[in-house]
Amino acid sequence: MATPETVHTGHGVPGPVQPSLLQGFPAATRPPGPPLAAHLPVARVQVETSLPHLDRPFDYSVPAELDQAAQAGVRVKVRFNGQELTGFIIERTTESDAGHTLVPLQKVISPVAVLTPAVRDLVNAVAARYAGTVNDVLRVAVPPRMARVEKDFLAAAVPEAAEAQRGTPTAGKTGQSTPGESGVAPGSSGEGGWAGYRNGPAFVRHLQEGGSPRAVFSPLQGYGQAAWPRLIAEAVAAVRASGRGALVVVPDYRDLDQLEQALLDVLPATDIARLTADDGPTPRYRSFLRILAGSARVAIGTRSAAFAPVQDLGLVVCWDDGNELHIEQRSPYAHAREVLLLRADQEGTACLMAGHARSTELQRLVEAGWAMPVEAERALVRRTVPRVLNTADSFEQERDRLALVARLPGAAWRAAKEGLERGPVLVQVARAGYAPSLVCETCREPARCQSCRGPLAIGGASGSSAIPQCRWCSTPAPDWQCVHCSGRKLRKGATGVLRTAEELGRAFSGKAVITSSGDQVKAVVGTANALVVATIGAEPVAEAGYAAALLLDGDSLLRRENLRAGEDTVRRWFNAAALVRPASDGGLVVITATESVAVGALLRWDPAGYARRELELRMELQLPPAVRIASVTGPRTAVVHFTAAVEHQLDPSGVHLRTAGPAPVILTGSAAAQQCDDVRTLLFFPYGQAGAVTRVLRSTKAAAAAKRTEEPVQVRLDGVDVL
DNA sequence: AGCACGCCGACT
DNA sequence: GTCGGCGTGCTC
Repeated sequence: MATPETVHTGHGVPGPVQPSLLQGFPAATRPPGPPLAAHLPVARVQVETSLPHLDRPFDYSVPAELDQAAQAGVRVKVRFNGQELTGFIIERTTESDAGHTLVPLQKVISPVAVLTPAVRDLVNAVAARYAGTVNDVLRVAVPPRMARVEKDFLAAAVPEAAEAQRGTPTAGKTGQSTPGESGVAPGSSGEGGWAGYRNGPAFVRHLQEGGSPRAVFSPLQGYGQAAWPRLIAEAVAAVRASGRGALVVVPDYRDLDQLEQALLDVLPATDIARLTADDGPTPRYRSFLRILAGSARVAIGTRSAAFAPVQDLGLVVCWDDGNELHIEQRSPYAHAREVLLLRADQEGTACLMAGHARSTELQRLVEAGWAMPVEAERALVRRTVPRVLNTADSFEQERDRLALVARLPGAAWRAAKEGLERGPVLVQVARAGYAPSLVCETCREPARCQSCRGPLAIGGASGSSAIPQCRWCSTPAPDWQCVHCSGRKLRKGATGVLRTAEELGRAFSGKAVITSSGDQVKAVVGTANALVVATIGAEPVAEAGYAAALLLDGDSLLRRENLRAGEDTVRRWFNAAALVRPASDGGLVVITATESVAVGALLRWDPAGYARRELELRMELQLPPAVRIASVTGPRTAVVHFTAAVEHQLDPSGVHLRTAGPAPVILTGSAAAQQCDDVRTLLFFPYGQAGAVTRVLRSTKAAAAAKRTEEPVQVRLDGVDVL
């Protein structure tokens, strides 16, 4: 129990201690310090600290003069163990269980209640799901305050200012416009693009009538009037027509721009708010306030927008959930899809998970009966998608993409040549850059650096006569010798997009070549008959669709050492193929990968079938997403102790973990150059036991952080990229 | 993390 | 007899 003196130091008020306490009066009868709020004198505050064992609310007393401003959800400054820290008021209560006199709130940073009850619950659920801290999730969920923006916003909302001062930004329904006002043409526009999709029109109608249906949706097209942004916009308009708000999360800003354009056709601009870190902190906070106040009711953005405080949320949408950009790069690495699923569950909203391909996670939702599949009828597929050809043959066995590019397989060559007469032709390639990696000329194994095992390459700028260098540690390798066959001659391996473009430009002389990759990504290309060479994921949208597409490097994508290699490759193929015109319009996709299940899925345009089969395989192997996993990474002894502690705590509850490891961590990319002795243990557990497991993981992490006897370990849930 | 309290060696 | 080493433990 704290002494009266320590409680007093918390005030930050210099001067003598109140005599009543020195005389030993019970603290409860005469609390020291300023007079307190008469009603709900206790504020539960989530203090912003990065320490896992302090990741819970702490109680503070509410001075009378802060009573009005100190509403639930506002940012405050508090004294915490001698330091002044910021935090959020979680709620106001009448009593505290702290067991001693409370320190008063220091000040209210802003009267705007930026953390709404719904978002607070969501943040708690996400933290629990990922065994992370509430504070880590809060940092992602609530954008940093921009004082200037806030001032302008409160000034602009003069009629509502009084209410904002009381912590309720608006009366709640200000932004709720009738369908007529919002520009939604009910009925007619509602089902336009969705016709031809099984369950599609019903889904949209259900939204319009105020229902909360849940769908896994596989739209066919990535360009034009029937493209996915239109269909999502129609769903959003439908839910707006029911008076509710909507939230759409997309992987990157190019998707966001397309979506925004489509939404502007069905809703007034004032109803839409863009929430993305790319736009900068100021516009981001302005959009956030518009959503918070309810003056905009449709939030669109990248992953962190999943936490947007949309008023009366009726629909959450996630586009292309397989894209790894949906994974937050800060602890606890939450996936936007999972955040939205938790949210749909907690707020009882409708849910639309859409993508040209289907992830195994979404397949699981379909098979569990949680969501309804919305897929194109075969007739619509036939008249919408391009023809797909596979040219897997002896060319691939040469193991050299250069050979493929310089002497394209007959079918691919003809497709490109003929397509270029009718429009742009997309060439999808694997890697960016103009630094061709090197392989041994005799055995074709990649040439590796003798000091760090990194890949050797010839620097792009210095020309072909340059000495090969390691791409990770820059060690020159003038006397390279192959460790596999002792060969001494190098040759160029898989090449970058610029080189491919150059080769193709030569092959199709006279045609323009456009490249899109890395930091030179193009969002759209026109209708000109040009070759468009793009790295995977950087494919521009062609205004009137591509006449043809060549999907190269398929085999190297499929061969990646990753559980998701197949699923991810298929997703990228479908995303590219969806940009191509219908077969009836001459649209043709040529894929140069050896025959496999993945290629078959594209040939038959059957993303659902592929997901079904892939999930079945994961179930047999008991791998995610058939089960859930946690990875524990760090120094060997710390990992071993941590895992043992977790198993020990779970034992009484009858939860049995399947574990794998500890195994050394294999780092990729530039990080691999540095020394790393970390190991990783994987824990596998069924969904039904996930609550117990994450609870124990969290408490074990907190206990370890409090004790500080061991080096810290990183705990990560469902980080499927580690497999 | 900080910053307290707490129990054993070199100093006035 | 006091100052201070940093070993546990708590933070409303």
